[in-house]
Amino acid sequence: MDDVAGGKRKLIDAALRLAAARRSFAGLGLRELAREAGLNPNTFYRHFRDMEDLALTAVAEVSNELRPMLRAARWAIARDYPGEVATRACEAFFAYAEAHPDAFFVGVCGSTGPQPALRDAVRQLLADIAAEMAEDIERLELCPGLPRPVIDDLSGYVVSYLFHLSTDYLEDDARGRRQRIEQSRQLICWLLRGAAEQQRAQELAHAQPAATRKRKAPDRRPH
Amino acid sequence: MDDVAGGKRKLIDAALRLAAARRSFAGLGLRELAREAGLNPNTFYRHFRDMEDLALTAVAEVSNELRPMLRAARWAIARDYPGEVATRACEAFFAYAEAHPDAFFVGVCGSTGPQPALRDAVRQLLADIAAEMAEDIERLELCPGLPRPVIDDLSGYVVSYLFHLSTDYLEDDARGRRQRIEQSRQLICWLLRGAAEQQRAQELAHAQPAATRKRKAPDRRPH
DNA sequence: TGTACATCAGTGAACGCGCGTTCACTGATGTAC
DNA sequence: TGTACATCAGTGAACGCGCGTTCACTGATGTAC
Repeated sequence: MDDVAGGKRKLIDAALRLAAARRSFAGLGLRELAREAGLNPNTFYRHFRDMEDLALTAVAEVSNELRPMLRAARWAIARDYPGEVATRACEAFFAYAEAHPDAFFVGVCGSTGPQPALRDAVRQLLADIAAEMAEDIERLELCPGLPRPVIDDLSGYVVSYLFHLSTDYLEDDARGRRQRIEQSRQLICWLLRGAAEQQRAQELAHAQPAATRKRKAPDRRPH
Repeated sequence: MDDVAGGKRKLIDAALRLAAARRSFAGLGLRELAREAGLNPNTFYRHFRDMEDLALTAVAEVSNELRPMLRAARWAIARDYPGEVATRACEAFFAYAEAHPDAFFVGVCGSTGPQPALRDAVRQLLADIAAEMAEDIERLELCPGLPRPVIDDLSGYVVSYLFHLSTDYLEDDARGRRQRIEQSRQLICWLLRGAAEQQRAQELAHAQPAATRKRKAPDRRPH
């Protein structure tokens, strides 16, 4: 997040600062941004085509930093504190959010904001994080007995929850933050138990009766 | 949602339409809004102090319609289809979203948008829905054996998830929508199983050994 | 039943302002020979 | 080592435009007597 020079860096940082403070990348003005960055309005055009261009650049920077960090954290925790991976990985995630609050506000707001390209970029980032989480869960054998599709769903739920929680987390005081982490831990715990138990029940239902039953995500659509 | 007259109604509807289409209540201009509503820009001031005033009015309208609808749906489903309450209540929620897509886009975007008052109003709405859901779950005895605080947490998770999912749902085609509902059903199912099993395990741990153990939300903070 | 007045939604012109974008320019740094 | 040129980040003035807000006004509806 620091290998670009001078004005470009200033513009990105100023944009994150302003957009995070007002919870919207949308209403960000070019002149206002230049003012915050201490540059001439036209300098913007030296580095970016338009605001969307800048936003996508910022998301890419975060993606390139956050994803490897999360993967590394998972493997390190699994090595040093097996059995606490879920909780400690949550903490690592929130710690990163605490270190880059502006980026997180912009990301969460951008995921529902007016620029389609930014929305898609943020969603893709979440999807990537979830996919890598599932990959790690499988490789590290954190959920033995659960098939990959189930792990994919689990990861999706958790990432979505943590992401949307992150702004509330950042707005909270120390006490509130501890509660948010505890709630995240509880959610993950319930999901894991629930998924595991359902898996066990399904396998039992498959094994016991000789009668044929549909396999895998039985699509018992409600009506 | 229709007991206000003439221009005011037109302005609210036009605002929802514009804000939903662009996924942002933020950049909504007064003149642009008046144009969409087919009114003179100044007519706005006859009905609202500013944009935030209008936004809060719209949220209040939705709140007054959505919450009673959800409660009524729960009781009707519990009477007619006990055992399918979770799934069918989700469907009722999404059906309402389908009937008022503009309001939902505005709500989801507003929950992370730049107007603090709107953010708070949307959060309060979600908190109210979750509280009423917990109330109904308890009264209808849908989760026998789970203590109220656990039901509160469960309701919070579910409402948050469904709310954030609603915009994806609205953007999807019929097939995708069915998947979203199925995923919601699965999430709720896992959470219920997980919470129930953990509750059982905790009660067992309390009953068996004579040793003293802390009661209720053991605050075993991770570190 | 008729008259006088108040209330209220909506109008149209006018204001000053900040915006995005363009243009031609500067001055520093790198590069070819 | 020196010269000429290209590249590139940053500047400052100027443009036309749509914006929020104000003012004085209209015309319909309700109400007191």
